[in-house]
Amino acid sequence: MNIGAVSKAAGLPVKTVRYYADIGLVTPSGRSETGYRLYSETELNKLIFARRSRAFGFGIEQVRELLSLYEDRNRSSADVKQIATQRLEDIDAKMQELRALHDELSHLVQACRGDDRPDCPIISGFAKGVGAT
Amino acid sequence: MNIGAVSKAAGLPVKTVRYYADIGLVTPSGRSETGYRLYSETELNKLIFARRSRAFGFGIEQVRELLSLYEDRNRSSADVKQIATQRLEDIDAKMQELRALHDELSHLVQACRGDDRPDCPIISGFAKGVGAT
DNA sequence: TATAGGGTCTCCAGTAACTGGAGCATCAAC
DNA sequence: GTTGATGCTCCAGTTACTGGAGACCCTATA
Repeated sequence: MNIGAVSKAAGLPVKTVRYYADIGLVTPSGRSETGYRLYSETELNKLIFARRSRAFGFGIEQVRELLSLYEDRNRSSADVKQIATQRLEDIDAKMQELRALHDELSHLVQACRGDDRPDCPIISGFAKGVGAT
Repeated sequence: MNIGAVSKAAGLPVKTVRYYADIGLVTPSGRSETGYRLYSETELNKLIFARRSRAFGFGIEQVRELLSLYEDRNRSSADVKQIATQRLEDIDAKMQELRALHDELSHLVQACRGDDRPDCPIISGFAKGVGAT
């Protein structure tokens, strides 16, 4: 698989895949004789994982840590479990926020009558209390 | 409410709130005599909404559009409904991705025995097929 | 075999959305 | 009436890409 194919399969721009190779986040399994980056299934999976994690606000370094969890055979599994569990909590919090956003927007959609009368309501503010103390 | 309070309540750094004021995304309702930005409940809600939307990958300009939906009394409600519905679909897609990420990670957590034996599995790759064709 | 097109390479500059810091004003508390 | 936290502006730096130039490579068709 060269870069175009893996980029398509992972849902990431070619530029980004190249960038991830540059910073050593997901390095190609090899190079062709002519210098083309070559990717295998494993790297594809890492790229997909990276795309998802990035999409939800995890930074590159966090993604790097997460990916390393799958790799570092010297790390104790208690350690892995701890970090992954922590991130799972982050994800659960994000789920809630996403649901709140969904509700906010569907409230708007429902309140709109869908005709030409501009009677859509002002931002609801029922969202309070999630963002901070 | 001045910037510190609203920033805390919205869950955004002061710097970001100021930045949003600069680019006209969420402008303070006024200024104190001494030049302090002043925010009301409405702006607070917009900031919360903006934080959430940004956190899920909507760009500043999309957030601006979304916020304007609540504001532009001249826009037809059919129009509002259409845009908001579109974004709701984006959000549903994000939900799925988030769930996939959650599953991937909890698969890792479960497979880890939580002791000192490093027997955590390699990245699973059951994730295929969501990211792209 | 020539050539046209699309994909890939490196390198470098630019962008989006913040973020940090300097230098100075203001405010609340003691 | 000074001190510590908070605010202001302005400007430079950062993160994570993104676009473009110029050159190489690969497949297909003429």
